Amino acid sequence: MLQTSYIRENRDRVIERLAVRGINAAEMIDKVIALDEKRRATQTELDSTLGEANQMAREIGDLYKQGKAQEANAAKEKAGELKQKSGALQEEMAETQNALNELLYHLPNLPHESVPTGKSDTDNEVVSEHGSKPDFGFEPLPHWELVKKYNLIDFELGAKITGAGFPVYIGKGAQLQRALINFFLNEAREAGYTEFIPPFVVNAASGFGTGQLPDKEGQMYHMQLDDLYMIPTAEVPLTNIFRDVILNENELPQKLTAYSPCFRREAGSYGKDVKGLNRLHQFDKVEIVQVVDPEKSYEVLDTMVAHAAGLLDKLGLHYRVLRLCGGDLGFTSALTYDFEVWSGGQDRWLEVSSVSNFETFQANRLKLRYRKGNEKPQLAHTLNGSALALPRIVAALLENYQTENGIAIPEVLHKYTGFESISLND
RNA sequence: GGAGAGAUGGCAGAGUGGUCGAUUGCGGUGGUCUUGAAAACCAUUGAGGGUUAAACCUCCGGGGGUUCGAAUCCCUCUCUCUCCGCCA
Repeated sequence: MLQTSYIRENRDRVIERLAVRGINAAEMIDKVIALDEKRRATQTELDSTLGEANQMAREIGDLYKQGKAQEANAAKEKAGELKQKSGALQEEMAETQNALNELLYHLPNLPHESVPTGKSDTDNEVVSEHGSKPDFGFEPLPHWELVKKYNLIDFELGAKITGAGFPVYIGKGAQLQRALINFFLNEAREAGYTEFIPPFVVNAASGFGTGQLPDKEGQMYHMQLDDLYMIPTAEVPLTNIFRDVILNENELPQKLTAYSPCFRREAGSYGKDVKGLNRLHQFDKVEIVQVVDPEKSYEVLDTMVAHAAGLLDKLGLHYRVLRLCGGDLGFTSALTYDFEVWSGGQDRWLEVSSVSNFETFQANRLKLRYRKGNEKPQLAHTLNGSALALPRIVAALLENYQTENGIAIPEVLHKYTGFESISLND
């Protein structure tokens, strides 16, 4: 959530930045400023009315003590009037505040200076490309055929048990999954992140804190009986650890990591992109999160990008890094780098990681602050990234490491899998 | 699921209608003393809004109510603890 004080003082810049997302926000911003002004004026009036009422109440107390009941009763009448007035003002305040919040909740974060203007993913900027496309010397299979051939994942079985998008991992397919999770977690730990196992279900306040609510309500599974949401990413419980927290300067940076299954309704998705592991309702992911000093957040973003890149390097995958354009940038993000791996069996790029700096956008909703020396607490910056999301990594590994009668496992995973290849004889 | 108790400032813990934003202790910060440190002593120490600065306003788990006035009374929700039942 953007800060009203910032909007008030930087009207033109806010409008100009939001234009990078393709949003013409001038009208909305002016409305915000007007409502904010009204809110503050009402607040001032309410404050002085309450002040008078408090004063009056004290005087009545004194009068009673002095035994002047008659005068006290007269004063009570006037106090009643003040009460009525403050009640009306309070109502007006609440209305104004609600109207203001409604607007603020739907304003996305301001894109960073380096974010390219653009409408869709075709306008994203390719920052770098690493490795090269595999040369098979035969016709490579897409992963959904490989997993069938080697009995690694059963999509139909998952559909029977639950529904489409809930695959069942079997044998070496399941082991590979677990190996990747351990590999990613260990790498994160070595990079200084503390491992957590958070709840995989969160309340509405947490969904709101990281910005999934109210903007993306329809994308989360909602358990109505208990009013809880299944997490779409570990970012939600991890970042909400810091909701309503004031950290000391020396407690920064906070570096956390967690594995979690992720649940997404993916309402509105269809077509060939959803085939196999490309898009699922339940998938596994290791997430890294940092809470940092605002002055260092872009430096930190670079280190997180380097971390994700290092994982892909070690897995020997061909990948590229993209800087998302304004139109493709997530609601809460100021700057996002996406990682895409090459899928040799599908002949296309697959997104496997997204690393973002949210600046104060989440912190403002979370009331996540830190204190520098004796200064007033100020909002911290939050960042997070996938390191990494499993299904598309698995898809790329299977496809790119396939041979005519088996699949090789990258060496770095051997100690985690306990096997070095997958073949028909397994 | 049943019965009961509780939720107060970083922590512990007073406070049952009238200067209570809140006694006190611990912790933190600054100072005195000391060669230095400890101890002792003194001062200071929640958040948000507001103001040039003050004044002033809001917040004692969340929400609502009673009252001129509520941390204190009432209703409700959430959470914690104890006992019983059930169960991994």
